[in-house]
Amino acid sequence: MRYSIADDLRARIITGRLKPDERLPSEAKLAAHYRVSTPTLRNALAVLQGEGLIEKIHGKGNFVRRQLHQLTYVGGGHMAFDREVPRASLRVTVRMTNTRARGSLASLLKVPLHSPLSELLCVGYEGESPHSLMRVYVPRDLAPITLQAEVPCWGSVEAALAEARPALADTQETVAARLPTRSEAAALRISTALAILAITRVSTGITGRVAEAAHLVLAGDRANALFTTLHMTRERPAQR
Amino acid sequence: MRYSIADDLRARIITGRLKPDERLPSEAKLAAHYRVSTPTLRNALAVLQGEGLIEKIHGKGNFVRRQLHQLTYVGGGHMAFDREVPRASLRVTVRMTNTRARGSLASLLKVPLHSPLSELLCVGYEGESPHSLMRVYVPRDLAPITLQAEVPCWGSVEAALAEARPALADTQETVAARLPTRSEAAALRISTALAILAITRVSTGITGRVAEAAHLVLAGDRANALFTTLHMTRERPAQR
DNA sequence: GAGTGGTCTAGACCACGAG
DNA sequence: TCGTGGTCTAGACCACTCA
Repeated sequence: MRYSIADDLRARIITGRLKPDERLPSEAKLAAHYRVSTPTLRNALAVLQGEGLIEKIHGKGNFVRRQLHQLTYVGGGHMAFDREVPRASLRVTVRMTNTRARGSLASLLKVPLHSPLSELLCVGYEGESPHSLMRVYVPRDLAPITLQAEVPCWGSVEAALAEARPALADTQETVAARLPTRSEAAALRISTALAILAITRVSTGITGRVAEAAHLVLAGDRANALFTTLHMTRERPAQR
Repeated sequence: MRYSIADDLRARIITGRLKPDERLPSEAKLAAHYRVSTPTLRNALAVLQGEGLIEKIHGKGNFVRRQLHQLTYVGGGHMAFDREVPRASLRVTVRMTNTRARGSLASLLKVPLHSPLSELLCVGYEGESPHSLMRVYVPRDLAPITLQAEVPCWGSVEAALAEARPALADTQETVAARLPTRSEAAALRISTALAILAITRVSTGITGRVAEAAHLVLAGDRANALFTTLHMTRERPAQR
């Protein structure tokens, strides 16, 4: 039952009979329309919410989610949009704090516990909707970074980081799929039932010292990651 | 309420008071114990199911999921286990069929629609539990592959493919996080609420022709993917 | 205060698994 | 057949939004 109702509503959304940002009828009315109880109808909406098709706003209603542009994270540390997106609608907020290496962070960065770090908390936006979270950690002695509180795009953040730190030799990225924590879901304004792409990135400088570690969180319905591996057929360097 | 019950049960599982493969008390008994209704208790169990901590088996009960070994997919096309896993417990079933390029597959492989392909459907197991699905597509004229129905590990599949096809120049991998389809969840024996890592891999041969495309699906709670990017500081080749 | 979604209750009925 | 989980009902009560 729940799935057939979800199927019907999904078809209405995909064919455009329900338009982006449009409010669905109230749950009580939808339940009456489909002749089911409210919990059953809510289960159907939960399916669509998990697919990222609708957004529930407490006290206001259920809304068709505007289909946003796909975001592609490119291995090595770049953020890109698939299609042409108005540059003006893109922005990134950056907040820098000083902190100290705790637990897993210390081992990622290969620094002693409690050594001083700079933490950059970055949130990427397209228009008003956040699409990505990034927390960057840099040993404080390596890079005296200063960044404005808001920059036009990810390129600015990447450039500022690249200038401040030593040249990089390689970057290792671990990619995982999971459900968001409650705070991640709130920050990205997505449902807790929507999968996210979690990327842990560790970059090593040419000196062999870890220059930077970063945690990225991307909403699964609008982001993917792209990695390119070159196969050296002639002389194979120690790639791992 | 649902979350506090989930927290309590989670603590019991993590601390080992509930052991792997152990059956939980019936939902009715748990509901009575926590003094909540059965739907509320079931919501709590759904939280744990989404975390991959329990497995529900209709007609039998709820079981603590055995914590299985972490699987790491290494960019470029290798499957690896983090820790030492008994080789004997690993196996891969392979089924080959002949098919034709349809829709997106044709554009991935850059072949005309309906051109003949070989399809390999591979399922990786650790013991009795499946951990990964892979569908590999190869233009039929490029690689007359023959594989047994069951091989000991992923290395055998990789080796057989590597022998049959021309040498590779590069591999592009697109990684996405999403919820599994019903059939993927059934094949991996995971909950439909557990995120999966979906990887689309396209390998180009040294001739410039696409040699292989593959779709991989890995359970989010036990798999991640690792990619390494080398930064060429001296002379930067056209890496993309 | 009216209308919306968020959560929970108590219980019915069905489907599956094992003896 | 019995005990299990799977799904749905009808309705209560609370929290949030907005006029």
